[in-house]
Amino acid sequence: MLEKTVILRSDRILNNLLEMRDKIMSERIPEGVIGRLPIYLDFLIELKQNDCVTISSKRLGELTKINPAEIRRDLAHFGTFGKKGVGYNTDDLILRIKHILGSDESHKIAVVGAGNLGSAIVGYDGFAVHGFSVSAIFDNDTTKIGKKVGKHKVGDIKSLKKVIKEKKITIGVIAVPAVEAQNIANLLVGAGVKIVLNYTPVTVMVPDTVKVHNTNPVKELLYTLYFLSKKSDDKV
Amino acid sequence: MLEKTVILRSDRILNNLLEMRDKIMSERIPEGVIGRLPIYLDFLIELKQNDCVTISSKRLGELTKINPAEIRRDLAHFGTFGKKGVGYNTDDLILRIKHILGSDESHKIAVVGAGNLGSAIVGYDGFAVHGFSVSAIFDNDTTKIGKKVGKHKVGDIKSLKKVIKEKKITIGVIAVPAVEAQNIANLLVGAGVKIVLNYTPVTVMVPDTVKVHNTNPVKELLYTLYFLSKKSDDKV
DNA sequence: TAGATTGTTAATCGATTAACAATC
DNA sequence: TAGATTGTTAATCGATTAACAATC
Repeated sequence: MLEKTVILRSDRILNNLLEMRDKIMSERIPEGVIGRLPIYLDFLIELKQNDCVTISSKRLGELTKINPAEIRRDLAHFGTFGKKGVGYNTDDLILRIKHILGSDESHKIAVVGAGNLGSAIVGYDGFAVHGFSVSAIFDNDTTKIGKKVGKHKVGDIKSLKKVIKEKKITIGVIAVPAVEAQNIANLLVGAGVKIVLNYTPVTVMVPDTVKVHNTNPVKELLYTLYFLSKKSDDKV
Repeated sequence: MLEKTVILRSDRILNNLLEMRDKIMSERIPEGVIGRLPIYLDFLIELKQNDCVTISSKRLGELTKINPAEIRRDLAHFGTFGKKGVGYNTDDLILRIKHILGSDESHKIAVVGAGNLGSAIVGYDGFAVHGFSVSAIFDNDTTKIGKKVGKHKVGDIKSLKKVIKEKKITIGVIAVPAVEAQNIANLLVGAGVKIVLNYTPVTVMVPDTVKVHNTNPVKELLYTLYFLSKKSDDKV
């Protein structure tokens, strides 16, 4: 009788654990959630700088213009981070979100193209807060190779693979003329980067093992344009 | 009896018309639709360059990786553009989408900041296809004012308002150091631009009458980062 | 006519929000 | 204890997709 109870109880516990694991493993986090985490993070970092120790979903909702219930639900996907009646610890929540996104580790960036765009990216000061750092810059123009851009000397593109492997660089940025974009993408993928950020107006293709982000100011501009014309229509 | 019939009939027609107008006026187009139109447009322009006269939703779906039914539904929000059994006329569809987005008219851009970033934007050749053209560039640095960037001389920022009004420029691009971003945004809004594209890492605020797009490579990078770590988790 | 493909309806799927018990 | 705020359930809302009659 005792034995049976024990078995049943351990069974139940095991079942619970399995169910929980299944839930976490199987649960597809909506993409929207992942898109909002960086938004929360940005405001949380600002709040921390203003010595704000705890933050409620209500207040964060006012700042981000996102529904408080949505914020709580978003966070609850990843665990229970808050205290009922109190809110979230700013510091803790920053660490949690960074961990979820993977930006608690540092990530090295290689920039390809030492022209205006490449130089601008090297000088961009928004990367550091989130653990990204530009660690190398390359060009194929012999008049540029060896010159300094920021604190890095421009390397010969022929050394790209070697340097990326040595420095364990995981992110490659394409800042070359559009016609070269796909070639550079292939080069970066061959060198082993995991993320490609393409700033040229052409779409580049990479294997499934690599994530590519084709930035495109024009698509955003077209999107914005629509709502602008809509706005004047509404007044009719 | 005749009279009554006539009245009833005209009533029905009127009712139909009113209903139709209400439907069009009240129908909120989902934001996702507007986001996809520029994607369709990009591929359509490429197809046109390859002398493709008609395109089916099936084929466009393969190219864009978007469900064909979704494409048809998206387009149907704005009218009936296709021919059953045939597909869409490439040329016609391009014009339709451009008209919906408002990119069938040309739009002038002013770039503020003649540093690396500003110069890169002036040199960006992805704008022209969609009717955008950089029409002025400004800086407050006397060593830069008067020098040429692309085909435009760098203007004194003091002349910004005058030039923007004269040239009827509707889009302002912020490419200055982050600390100046909000000031420049205010300046641009004061000069009457309708869209502000902010390339600094700080978020700028504008009145509701103006659309602002705070570009942020870091948010995109964080987003991509998440799916990268997910990917390796999946293999477990 | 037979085949293809649209525009649209109905069914499904997923994401957002309101509401509230739990609890700090 | 009273007030506040979480985590979560249930209800709502909206978007995607499958299916098909209409028709080129």
